[in-house]
Amino acid sequence: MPQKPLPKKNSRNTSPTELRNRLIHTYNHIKPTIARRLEEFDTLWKNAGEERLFQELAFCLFTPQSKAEACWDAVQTLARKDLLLHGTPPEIAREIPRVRFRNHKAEYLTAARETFTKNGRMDVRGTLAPLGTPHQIREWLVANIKGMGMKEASHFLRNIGKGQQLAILDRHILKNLAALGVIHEIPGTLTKTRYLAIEQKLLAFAENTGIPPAHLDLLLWYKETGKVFK
DNA sequence: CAATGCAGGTAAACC
DNA sequence: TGGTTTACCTGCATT
Repeated sequence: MPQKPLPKKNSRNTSPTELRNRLIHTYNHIKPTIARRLEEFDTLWKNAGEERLFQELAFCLFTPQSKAEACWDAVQTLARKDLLLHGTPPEIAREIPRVRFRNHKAEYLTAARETFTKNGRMDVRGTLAPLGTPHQIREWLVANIKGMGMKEASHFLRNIGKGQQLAILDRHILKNLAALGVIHEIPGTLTKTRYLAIEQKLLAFAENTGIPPAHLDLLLWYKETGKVFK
């Protein structure tokens, strides 16, 4: 009789409490790495040049349904060829072969570039800073940057050091939140109303585990991929 | 090697 | 009118 393989460690019958304990345990040893990564994000808003900030925006526009590493490589390629700030949509699309929906995304990118250009120069800080709190900036991004929904706007803000109290709700995070009992089920469609409601639950979970929201995101991604990336 | 499933979502059209 | 459905489009792992 062939033996059935033993259930893997994070199978669906592991209790939320047990998963939570394991998560906290993992956090204990990965925390310094996460903290260092988040400090790099914070440094961007304080010190980075405008094109560097815009790179993060481009990255977040590319990410949906695509691999993060491939998207970051794509952004670097565009920057190197000076297409990030000056390329046309077809020129951009040609250079980012591993980015899904690249024709649309190339259009989104050039439109965003226009929106952030003031007096002929890129001005991400000058555009975002007067908008208020990160929550208010996020509202503005969702309303004004085509291609940015709640998830990617939050992701962008986190990556430039302004996402301390924002949740980045993608399918992996939602899956983990469900397994941890933070939410009862993964919503079929993530409307803005639901996004904000789940974000509140994530913030409460962060509060009572002592894992800051921004740490929690990188921690869950580390759990999924074994890496601390973006 | 061909078929299949699924990717760190969002905009636009539709009720 | 806030929620639901569909198009966008392709790399890559699995079978």
